[in-house]
Amino acid sequence: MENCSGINFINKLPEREMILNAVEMYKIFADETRLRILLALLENELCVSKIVEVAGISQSAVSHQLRILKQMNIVKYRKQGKNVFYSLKDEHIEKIIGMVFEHLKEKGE
Amino acid sequence: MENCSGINFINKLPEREMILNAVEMYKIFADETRLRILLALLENELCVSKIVEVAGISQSAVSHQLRILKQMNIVKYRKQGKNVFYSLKDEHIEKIIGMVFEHLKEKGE
DNA sequence: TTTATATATGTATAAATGCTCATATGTAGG
DNA sequence: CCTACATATGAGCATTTATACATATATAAA
Repeated sequence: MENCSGINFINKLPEREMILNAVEMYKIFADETRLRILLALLENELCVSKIVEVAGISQSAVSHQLRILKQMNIVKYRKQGKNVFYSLKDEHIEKIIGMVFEHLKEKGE
Repeated sequence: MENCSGINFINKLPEREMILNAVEMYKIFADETRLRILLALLENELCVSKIVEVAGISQSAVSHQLRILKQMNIVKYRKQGKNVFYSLKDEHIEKIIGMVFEHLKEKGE
């Protein structure tokens, strides 16, 4: 390549590890089921069976996704009798979610 | 399920279509190559060969990803001689990207 | 202790996704 | 017109991922 621009500097990107962390973060939201779960948890703590209703998929699938969200440190849980209640672990999550929805609204879709 | 919480209302989620749009949006950023491309485009318009340098993958792979970004209305391009220059189509993108990086910084990682 | 309910987990499967390789298209220069 | 360079595209392949099904675990109640 003969250098397509007169300018010959390339912006330093963030460190690779940081980029990979960000990618992991976006991946969390990049799935309908997980996003539905997180949106539902935005306001209330919910037990698994409620989440199943909201997500509209099998209990098994929900549990699998909840595990992922636990591993990613996105949700926390507390047990109470036979139930397990999940809630968001971090208020930043709300902001990140909100951001994209704002964007979509402003685009008028 | 016998109703795990006393509260019996479930938050209305956004409409399904809106959720799906958001998922599509997050998917765009949920890939290292695409995110690197977008980060590189944050400040400069760049031609494909420059993007190849930054992204660190084959020209073919970059072109494929650029096509996706075009289809998703994230980037625009202009041709100039043999080169094609790509740039971000929308300043909201920057905000959405910035958001996650802020989050990661604040978590002290 | 037996049974029912809530949740978790292992496994297999199907679909989506991103890459490479080969090749096509387009443009400029000789 | 022919060649070289920049970019785009099609096909095939390998990996990832989300789900369902079956089953395990845990807790409560009978």
